Amino acid sequence: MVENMTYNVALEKTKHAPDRGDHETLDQAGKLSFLSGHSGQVKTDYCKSCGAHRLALCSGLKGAELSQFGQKSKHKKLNAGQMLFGEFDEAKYFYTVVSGEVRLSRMLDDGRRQITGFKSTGDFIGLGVDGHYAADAEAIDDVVLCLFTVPNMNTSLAEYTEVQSRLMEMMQTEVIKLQNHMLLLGRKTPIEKISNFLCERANRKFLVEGQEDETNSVEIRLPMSRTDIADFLGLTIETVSRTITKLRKLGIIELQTSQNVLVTDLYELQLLANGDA
Amino acid sequence: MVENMTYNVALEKTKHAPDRGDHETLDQAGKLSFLSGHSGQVKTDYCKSCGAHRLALCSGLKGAELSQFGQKSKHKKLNAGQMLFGEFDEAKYFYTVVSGEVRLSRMLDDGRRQITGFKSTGDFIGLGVDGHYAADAEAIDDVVLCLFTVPNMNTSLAEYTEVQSRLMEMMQTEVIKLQNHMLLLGRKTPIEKISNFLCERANRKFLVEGQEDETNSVEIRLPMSRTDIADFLGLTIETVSRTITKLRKLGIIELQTSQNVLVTDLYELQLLANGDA
DNA sequence: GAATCCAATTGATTGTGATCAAATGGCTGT
DNA sequence: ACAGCCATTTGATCACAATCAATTGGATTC
Repeated sequence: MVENMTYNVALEKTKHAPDRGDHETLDQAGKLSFLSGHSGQVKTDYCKSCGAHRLALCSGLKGAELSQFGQKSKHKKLNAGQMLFGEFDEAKYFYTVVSGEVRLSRMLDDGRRQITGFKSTGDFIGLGVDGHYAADAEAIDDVVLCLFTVPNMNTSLAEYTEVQSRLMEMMQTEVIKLQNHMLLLGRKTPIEKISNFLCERANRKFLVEGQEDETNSVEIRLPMSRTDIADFLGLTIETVSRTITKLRKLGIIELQTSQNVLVTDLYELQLLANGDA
Repeated sequence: MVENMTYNVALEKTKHAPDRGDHETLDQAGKLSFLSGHSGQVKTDYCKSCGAHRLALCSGLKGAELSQFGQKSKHKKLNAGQMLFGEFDEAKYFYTVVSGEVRLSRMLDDGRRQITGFKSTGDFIGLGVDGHYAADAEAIDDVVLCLFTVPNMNTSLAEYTEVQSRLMEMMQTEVIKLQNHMLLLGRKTPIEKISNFLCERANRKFLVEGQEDETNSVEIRLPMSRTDIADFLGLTIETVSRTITKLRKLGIIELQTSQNVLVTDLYELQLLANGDA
């Protein structure tokens, strides 16, 4: 699916070159003990027990078709902070997040940064133009990825229409999520931005873990730094911190640690997020 | 391609209901004099002379295949200011812009608005979730659209792999354009935003009309209002106006009319756009 | 050509979030 | 337990874009 495109990619970026995780071996699918429990010549159906399957590209496949599709996949582990790829790198692989969280970001030459998304379980990573990625991708915490080479992905897309339409659907959802975030960046106040961010984290948790009805309180984990949150919301760390404090003093959230937020009034938080308050 | 999705669409929006252009007839393809020159039972190959073809969804098709593909399309005309569809409207059609320009926007309940894109010749319109559009779409100037029903689009996508892969490619480009714009909204200064906007308009013009080499000056048309520009860039009209004045006083642009800008130093404008200056 | 209307521009002031700076808190390792 | 380190929070000040307000300009109508 990553095909020939014409789009102006401006300039090569050199900058600091952090740990790119290139030393990480691309373990053959089925050989990772934490996924399959055993190894061998015959590929195990690790896809069947994959925690990301329900949310991922492959969600439309099951049984024999799923394991056949999975044959061409490999896995990769990243430690917190490791870089998966950089903007302008050759787009060789197409990834799906199995566990952990990855941040995608674009930078200006003077260091200003915009995080364009946090990718977690089930999300895909690897869009680009002209055979090159269009953003930096870095692990926020320890991450496990399922990956295909781009050529393999392309043939699989042609072969499995369910995967193709699921990718289409996911890209469509992605576009709308980005438009949503543009509204946030361009027009929302800091308190609306932070509230919106926390609500999204809550919704994501409900999507993954299931939501109890009538819940007005949720526990949210924020594995990323305040700097990451600031660069995602178009704020400074100080404003992020102050705004979180404000929400705390309003009795809407409680901070257990700086990484663990307990939302005590989700309803009110949603009102704030949408600027209705 | 617009299939079943799960995505939280918040609330119904009522608001002001402007002219939705519903009285406009959906002329059968080939019957519009401005496109085909004559009408009749036999469909004319208006696709072959379509100005959008090179840039559009159908760019991969030619000859008999193209005209067969075009059979299921219809055309629609909108006058400046008319609404094509509203957020949350049922997503019945998938559009391609033939001529003119459409703005896509999302609104907050208190009237704050973010324009998520200006769509012109060749661009597609009509993404949504759960069978509903996710943005308002309004004509900026007089617009001609080529449209398919969503079911027809889906069958055509399955039938014509070139169209399918082209749509994929276009959606991919769209995602990256949106990410780019997020960087602008979150991290760029007013002068960078305006410069960036003007550069994009220039690039678009080059893409459509072809670029003479070594050109350092371009004439750009801005059919949208200052309010639209402000809502696209996350600024106020006053700041848009002042910033344009600043660029004028820097000798980088000249205003022929408020809608017609002559860029006299495209190179410098590009530097400003990227924050390199 | 004058009057009307609306968009765009320019001017004056304010307020909010950025910036600069210091303090606190939570880890790590010894 | 303490030092050292870094992330986060809190504090003080500032600057820039938003706001409020007035003027200009261009198009349309009579």
